[in-house]
Amino acid sequence: MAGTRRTPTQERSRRTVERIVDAGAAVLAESGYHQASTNRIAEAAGVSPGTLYGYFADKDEIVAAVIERVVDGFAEAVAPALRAAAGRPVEEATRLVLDAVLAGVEARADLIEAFVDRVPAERYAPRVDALRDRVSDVSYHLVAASLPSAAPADLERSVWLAVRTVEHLTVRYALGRPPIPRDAFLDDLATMIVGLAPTGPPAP
Amino acid sequence: MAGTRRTPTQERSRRTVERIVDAGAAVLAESGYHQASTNRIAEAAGVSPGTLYGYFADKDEIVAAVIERVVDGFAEAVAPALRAAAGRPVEEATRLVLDAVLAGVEARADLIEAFVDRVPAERYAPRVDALRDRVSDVSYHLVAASLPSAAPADLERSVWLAVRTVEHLTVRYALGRPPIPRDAFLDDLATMIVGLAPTGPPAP
Amino acid sequence: MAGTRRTPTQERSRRTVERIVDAGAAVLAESGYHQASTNRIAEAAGVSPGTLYGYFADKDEIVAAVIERVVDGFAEAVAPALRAAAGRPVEEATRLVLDAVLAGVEARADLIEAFVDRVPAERYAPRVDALRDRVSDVSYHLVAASLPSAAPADLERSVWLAVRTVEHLTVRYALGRPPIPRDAFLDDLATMIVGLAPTGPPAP
Amino acid sequence: MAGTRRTPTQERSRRTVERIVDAGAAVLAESGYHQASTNRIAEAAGVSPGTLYGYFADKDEIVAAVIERVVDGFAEAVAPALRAAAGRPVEEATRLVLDAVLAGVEARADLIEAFVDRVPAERYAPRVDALRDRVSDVSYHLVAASLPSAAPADLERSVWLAVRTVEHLTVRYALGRPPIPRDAFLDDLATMIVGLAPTGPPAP
DNA sequence: TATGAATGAGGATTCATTCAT
DNA sequence: CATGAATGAATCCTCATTCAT
Repeated sequence: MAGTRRTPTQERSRRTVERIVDAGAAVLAESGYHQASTNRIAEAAGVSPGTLYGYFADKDEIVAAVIERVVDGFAEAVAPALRAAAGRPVEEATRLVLDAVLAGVEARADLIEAFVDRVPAERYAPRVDALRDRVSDVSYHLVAASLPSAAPADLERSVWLAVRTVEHLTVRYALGRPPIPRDAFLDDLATMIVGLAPTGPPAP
Repeated sequence: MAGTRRTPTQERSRRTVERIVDAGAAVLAESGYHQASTNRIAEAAGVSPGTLYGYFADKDEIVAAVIERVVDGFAEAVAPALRAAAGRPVEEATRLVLDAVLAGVEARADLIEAFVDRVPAERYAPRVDALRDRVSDVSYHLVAASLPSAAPADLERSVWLAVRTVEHLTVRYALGRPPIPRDAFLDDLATMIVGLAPTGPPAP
Repeated sequence: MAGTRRTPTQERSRRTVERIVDAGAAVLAESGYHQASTNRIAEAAGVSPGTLYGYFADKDEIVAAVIERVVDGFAEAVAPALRAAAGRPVEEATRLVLDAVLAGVEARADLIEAFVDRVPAERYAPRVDALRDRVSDVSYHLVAASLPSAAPADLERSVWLAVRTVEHLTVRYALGRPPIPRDAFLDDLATMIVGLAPTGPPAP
Repeated sequence: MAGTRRTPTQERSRRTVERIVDAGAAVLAESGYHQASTNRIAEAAGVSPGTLYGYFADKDEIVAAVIERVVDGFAEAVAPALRAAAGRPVEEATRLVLDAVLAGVEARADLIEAFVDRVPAERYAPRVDALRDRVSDVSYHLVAASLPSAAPADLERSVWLAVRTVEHLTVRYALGRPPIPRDAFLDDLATMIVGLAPTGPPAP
């Protein structure tokens, strides 16, 4: 990505980059941003410090690669549920997606915990913001489609609240392991989200 | 006691500590955890590095003092609303408290932003956890009083979700300044929270 | 000089700065700019690397302090001769000053050699340029006083040539130690310089 | 020989070396000795670092090749004037040569500036010393021929002063671009040089 | 021969902390 | 108690050079 850095063309270098990002993730997870020195990452990757700088311009670029991988993996994991939800009734669709979201978070709990608790947000916020924006856009269109008469401002507000709520609660549920059954958690979360729809619940 | 001139030494010490914590807050807010060196804090406080170590064992103790102050200030700011809410109908009480919570966050937005975005959570989580626990306890008892028939597990779950949701959304609303009117935000948030209350009889 | 650096106020720190500049000069003289690492300078000064950065913002500031000292010492050494030359006949005055200049260079031959041969000029040129400008100004006024009818452009040209010639030849004579008697060298140099004085009326 | 197609390998090598030296000159000129890393030179030459080390033992050998080229080019450029000057009257010959010298310097101003200002002299002094020695030898014989009665020591002294003066002033004139007309500069320089001749100017 | 990935010692610099005054 | 000079381990990063392919 950066200027004069090597772009992995050979098979060997691709594996090296892989090892560095793996090592970056591991060291970040166990030591936090500050203790994760480039030398330690290099050592964990089994390469020399110089090699590391052949592929990444600086420490933050390694961190960026790790978060990139987490975010991309999460997005991929949730995509099928988003497609499956299309056309389903709101409650069912919501539940389906929330399930996938929570599963996607749980699958990356270690790294997410490392970032959330041990890396200053400014280091990775841009990447997470980008994902959140994408998710918000999709959500907006989904909701707008099923509530054509709602005012845009109301829709935006609902989406803002829903996206933030889901993001935070799934992460905290996955990391905090509170004594709450998974299903009950998802049910309640779905209820909260559905209840946010601008016009309120349909009359009985 | 007022008017008498005494304990000059202790009084002076108190002011010195005050200045150091002020400086710590300022430097933390503008530079983040890592760039906030003890030397810079000392300089901003107008004391020598040595003096700083006369009052605090290490850098993290200064950070702890700052977060302590934020948390205590917040708790004090919210307390009156909590007392005023007692005995009111649920919706009104909720709205009252949420208003105070958001105001409490907004009043400390600068420092909260500094911590949330620029300080690794591990540095301040214990103190925030303690406050959250207190708030959760109070909330549990409030809800339990108005829903005597609800199962404890359902209550705990609702409280967990409600507290986390309020915490996160008020902070993000205050920091992110989204284009959402304050009242609409609080209305929606109140609806979410109230909607969480367990309704049916305890599951068999 | 630089921002947050310590300004030596106590006697102790003044001595420390002195030791660092001494060490900088010594290491520079024996190893050149590139091999003169800050750690080596610190070691030679008998202080820790950190101490060095308490007084100098970076390596170049140390180099600047060394050249500053060389230049200031030289200027001081030549000043008396400049004053003594005032009012003397041109030949005598020239010879007097040239003698002092060569002596000033010889007294600092080691350091001058280090800079000229082992430090890239960009590191110290500004300081030397400033001195040369001062010398050129003084020279211009001296010559203008004794040749009131000369055209300014001619005077400037002569001064430019003379100053550059004296600078270079005295340095190379002092450093190269060619088999030329000191007096003969100075006589010839004086002849060259005096011969440069514009003679005829200003060009039409 | 021209027109035949052969020695393909050696021809390719020659071009590769050429490209490396070109690149070395360019990188040296724009970055100075220290910043001119072998990797950057290799990249600028369009070859791999490994290839570079197939032709040059180390970085300094590349620098040497660049200065060699500068010096050789200069010597070639001045040679015709030296031949043309033979047999001419001293003043005319001097002026002729000085003109060629200045032109030779001006034609290489960029690289000369790079070396003079950004490369420690120890890296290239030997090669320049060799040229200066050659020029001094030639000068000695020229002067000795026209002043057969002069003492060798006097001749040597004059040549030492003249060569150094011409070298320095032409370089500084070419690099510094002072507001001095080229002709006036050369006239004055010629006067200085001619005036150095051991017996003084011929009686009128 | 050419490649380019890899090396690793070494450099400049920072900063939490100590301690003589 | 306060000072501020001093510390030195640790950090990020560079670059001349090597070597398997």
